Amino acid sequence: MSKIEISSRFQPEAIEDKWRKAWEEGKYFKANPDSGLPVFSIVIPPPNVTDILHLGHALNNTLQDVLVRYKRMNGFETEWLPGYDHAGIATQVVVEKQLSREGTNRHKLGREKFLERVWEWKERNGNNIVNQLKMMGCSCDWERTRFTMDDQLSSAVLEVFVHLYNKGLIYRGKYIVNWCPRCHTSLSDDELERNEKNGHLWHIRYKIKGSDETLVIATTRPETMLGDTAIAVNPRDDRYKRHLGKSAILPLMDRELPIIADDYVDMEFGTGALKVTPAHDPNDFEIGERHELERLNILNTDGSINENGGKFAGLDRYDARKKVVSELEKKGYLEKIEDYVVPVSECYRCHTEIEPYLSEQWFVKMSALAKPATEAVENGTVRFIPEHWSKTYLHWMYNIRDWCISRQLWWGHRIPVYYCDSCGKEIVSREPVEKCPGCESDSIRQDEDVLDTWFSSWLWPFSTFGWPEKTKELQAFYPTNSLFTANEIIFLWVARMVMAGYEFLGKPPFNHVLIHGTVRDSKGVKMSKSLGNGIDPLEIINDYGTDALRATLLLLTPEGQDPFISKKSFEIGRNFANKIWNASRLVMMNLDNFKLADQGSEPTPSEIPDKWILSRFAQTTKYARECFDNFRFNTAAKAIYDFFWRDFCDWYLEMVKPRVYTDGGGKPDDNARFILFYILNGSYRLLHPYMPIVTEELFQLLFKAVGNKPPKPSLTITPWLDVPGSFINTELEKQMRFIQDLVGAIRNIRSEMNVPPGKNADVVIKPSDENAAGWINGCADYVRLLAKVGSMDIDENAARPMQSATAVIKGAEIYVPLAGLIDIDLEKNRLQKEIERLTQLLGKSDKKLVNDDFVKKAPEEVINKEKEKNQDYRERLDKLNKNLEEIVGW
RNA sequence: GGGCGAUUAGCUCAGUUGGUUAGAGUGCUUGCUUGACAUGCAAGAGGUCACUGGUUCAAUUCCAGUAUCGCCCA
Repeated sequence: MSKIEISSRFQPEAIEDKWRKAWEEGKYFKANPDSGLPVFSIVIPPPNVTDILHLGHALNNTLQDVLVRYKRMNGFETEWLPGYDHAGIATQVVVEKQLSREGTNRHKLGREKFLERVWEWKERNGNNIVNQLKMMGCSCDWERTRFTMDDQLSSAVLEVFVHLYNKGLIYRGKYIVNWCPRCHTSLSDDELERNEKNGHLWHIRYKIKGSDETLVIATTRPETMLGDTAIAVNPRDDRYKRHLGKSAILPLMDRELPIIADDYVDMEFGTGALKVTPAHDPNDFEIGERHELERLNILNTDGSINENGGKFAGLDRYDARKKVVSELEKKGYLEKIEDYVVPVSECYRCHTEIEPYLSEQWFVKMSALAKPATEAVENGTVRFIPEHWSKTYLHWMYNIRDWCISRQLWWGHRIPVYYCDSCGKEIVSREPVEKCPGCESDSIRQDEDVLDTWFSSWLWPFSTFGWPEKTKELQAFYPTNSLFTANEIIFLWVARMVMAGYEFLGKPPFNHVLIHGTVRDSKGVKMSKSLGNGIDPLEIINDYGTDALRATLLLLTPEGQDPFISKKSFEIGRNFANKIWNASRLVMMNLDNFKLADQGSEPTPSEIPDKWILSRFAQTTKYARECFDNFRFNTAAKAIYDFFWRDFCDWYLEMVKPRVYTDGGGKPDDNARFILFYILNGSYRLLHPYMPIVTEELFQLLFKAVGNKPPKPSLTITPWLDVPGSFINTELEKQMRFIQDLVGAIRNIRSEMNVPPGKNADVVIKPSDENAAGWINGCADYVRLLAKVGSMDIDENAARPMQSATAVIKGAEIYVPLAGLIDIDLEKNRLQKEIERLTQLLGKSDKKLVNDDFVKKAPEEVINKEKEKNQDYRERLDKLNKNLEEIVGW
């Protein structure tokens, strides 16, 4: 209706905040468990409360948002539950660092005061990551944001612990854990950073008891010999068979060590003899279990040698190594020292080398829990996408080990086990215990440790909806539909959630697990904070816009592969957003006095380009739906991108321009204008899951331009268009492809023959049959327009004008007369090149058709197609050769 | 050592059940301020689909092996 001012560049910063706010205020993302609509629900993989948004989050959450928005726009009651976890170690370390700057530490503060500080920190920073997700345009149900330490989620954790304990699935035992001597806590395997370091292999001589023989053992950690309790060799190793059953004497300590046989020992490594230190190496621990060896702990919790280390007691582990080595050398026990690259594991927070350390820990027995979760994947109840990740999952499940759930931290869910100091009773309780139920004593103390953070996140798909209460949210939204995550946490998180789902609700927590790639930099290196090769999504949002960030990630992330991304990559998305903006601008600038008769109606195409673009549009919409329903977001993104840019902008808009320009005084074609409106209106909806902000803005502007109210206040809740399948016309699409080839051929001649861009070219077209002639005639005006043609002669019997450049395409010959302008050598080259290309194709085709087996065995359809191709190549070659011969006459 | 992937244009990647003139984006070359967009338009150059075998009338596509790279687990 009214003319709209619209800038010639898309400026995301001008509109992004407006829409983020409008969506939140409109509560469009709040799901109603009572609506009765079909439900689509997912839970966010909770980021750490200490996290700041990185590209991995950006990819993960964009993927979720794309599906969630698609579902929301297609009639589902859509719940996407956001939240974050308490990240035990990470958070504790952050606060400890703060304390250390203040010249204090948590021990001085005490547990209670320390936890107050952590909560303070959480109150100040807990919303950071959530706000960043909002920046990205995520359409989460913000009012249901959850935190693993919320009261309700904590009660779920207690419930689960008590349930498993009473079922006999939780036990306490000695175990080798990864111990950080600086943080004074155990670390799970995923909390380690594995590296390699230049070190040595020390060859140490052990005397055999009651003999003059010695046995040489190679080790990378000589100081641990203080805790040796055996020597092991491979039972098949002939070199050592005669020593089996004897004892060796531990140098420096003069302890007797049994010489035992164990399959674990690698005959190739070192000398083939292994010193066994059950208390300080996980493999040795297992050997110790098998042979009932003593576990001799030689370390204090700070990494120094304890009283079991004899005269080395009190030394730091590294000093002890030096001292041990020098003593060995002095006393002649050291055979040799080799250079050797040793694997080291560091604490991911403080980069202190971890120590395998024997301690009392709490465990969950996994085998029973694993059973239904294994079957769920085996029988397809839970499906991985791509499918091959189920192998990784199952491999782990088949070899599952018990889960060490205790952490020597203060921040987290404290283990609900109480000990009575009077009678020694162990009490497990949901409520705090003050009096021993056994002896009535009040000298009760709670276990000092807290639970692994994963012990709360494995409950995430249901604890967030109110479990163990039977809430209506739980009823409506559990099980969730899909889970989106990266492959690194298939064991740590995905598998455990499936187990918890079966154990506590009898149902798997989701049906589909979409595993997406890991974002890498342009060299293929995983992005990480410590390497500093990360890209800050907020910086991208700032420089290129939210839609550019999202669209680029989705266009560049192949399904199931890792995307390689540099900052420059985001130009793809920015340019696309600008293209959408400008195509819209062109249309809206030409909608003066256009009235929308009826919002719900479809256009009735009359002209060929109209029918064509609607056919393309219908195909694209249909294909996009198929892709979305099969998690093929990258494919869908590319299909929509191609439709919008190539079909709509490059071809349709160019063809339709003269019909809608009003400046020349002519009356605009309202049929064309309705089609433009219709395609934009539908395209915004197709694109909205990927680029929510720019499409929302344009959607609103478009309806304003025609003086109407949009069907819904926001595009976020506007359904996709059902483009009628009747628009699909493959025959017409073929016809248009022919016209596009024709235009391309003329443009090619113009360009190669240096016809000035502003000048119209005269063209003679010789269609090869009536059919082709009809098509060309039907589109003559468009060919003229697109290829900048002056006079155009379409004649099945046309003779080639003198001195014309030529092109031969399937269905037509094209002559562009260039008397006096033509460069004969150039033209010869052009023709020869094309002749060469077609000759090659024809050769290949001939070979096939001559082959008896092919003709006998290939399906008829394939043979016919080949024959047709062969015929076409042959005809075109004839024409090209004739044209080449004629040039000689000029 | 075990497992899982990858190898297609200079770069980043598509290529759905074997038959396409092997595509896109980006970079490069050339020409264009054409009344939406130079974040653009048009044209062009550029590939023995890692290598070796096998299955097949037909292999970038299926199978095996080799090489290189990556990830996970030990």
